[in-house]
Amino acid sequence: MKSPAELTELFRQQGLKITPQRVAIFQALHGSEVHPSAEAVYESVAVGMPSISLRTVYQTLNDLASMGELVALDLGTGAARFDPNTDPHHHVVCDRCGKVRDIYADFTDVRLPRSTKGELHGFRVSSTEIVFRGLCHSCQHPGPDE
Amino acid sequence: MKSPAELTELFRQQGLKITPQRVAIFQALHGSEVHPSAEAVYESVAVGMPSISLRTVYQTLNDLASMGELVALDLGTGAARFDPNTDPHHHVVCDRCGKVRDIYADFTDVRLPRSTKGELHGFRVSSTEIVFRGLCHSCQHPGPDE
DNA sequence: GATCAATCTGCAACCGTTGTCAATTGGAAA
DNA sequence: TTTCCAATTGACAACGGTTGCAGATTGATC
Repeated sequence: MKSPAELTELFRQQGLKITPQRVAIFQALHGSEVHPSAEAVYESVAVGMPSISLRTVYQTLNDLASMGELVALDLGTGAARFDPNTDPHHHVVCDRCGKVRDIYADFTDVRLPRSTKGELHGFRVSSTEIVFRGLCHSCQHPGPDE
Repeated sequence: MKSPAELTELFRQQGLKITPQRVAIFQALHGSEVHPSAEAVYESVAVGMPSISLRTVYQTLNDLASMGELVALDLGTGAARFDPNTDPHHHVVCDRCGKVRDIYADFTDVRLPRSTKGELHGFRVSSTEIVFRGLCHSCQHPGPDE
């Protein structure tokens, strides 16, 4: 994902206002390896800006997503996850704690059965998502108090 | 998915009661090619049993899912979809109308990048889902009034 | 048929998310 | 730098999908 400064410039170019709330959200997302929910972004930003509204966080995340600077993921973990990594890739999700990690899989060799003859039931497919599910390292080896 | 009679027997074996509501739901699901939401199952069953509660439909679908007779899918279409097909397979989803079709893809050749060395960031993976997204046939060729 | 736990219905509550709208504010223009 | 206005914000209500609850009902066993 672009740096806070680049995102600021991008917003400016689109005629959008540069508000402290937006800048704080850009900073919170920058370099994030986790795939935070809106709530998680909110909590992180609210540390330094307690007055910010969750609504504003949703708004900004949606803005970024529709600009293609962020990918909104529904991984079945309850809340949507926002992925700052816009390169094509896939995900592993922990069934227990919901942790998400990026996976770069070579998808070119997935074979569809003969019967589909290269088309998918008349669908024109524009994207493919692979989700691996299982247990993350810490959920495989729970501590004594879990 | 098993026939209504088989499901009935299965419920009986588990000590669960055979109620008309459950039987009606079994029948509604039997041989279903679509991937209905709970609401859709409810509407279909309610035709012949107007007094049935949506709550009961959810309950029975969840029961079937936890018995492994049904797969609950979250395909990002708003409501959960219930798939009577429990064979391992994948899905195409229409981005516009939410239609879902089964896909049998040979997944054995998906290659993970060298860096992962056969493991996925310490995750023990127990399942893999592929979701193809795009437009179904009728959404590619919309009629004049759509 | 009587009994009783399992089940059903209806409704309230829940969660994540979005609509609404008055109040506030960034930033272009003067 | 002040003015102005549309964009944005924050608070709160509402939404859709799903589940918890409680009291009424009903299958299964005897």
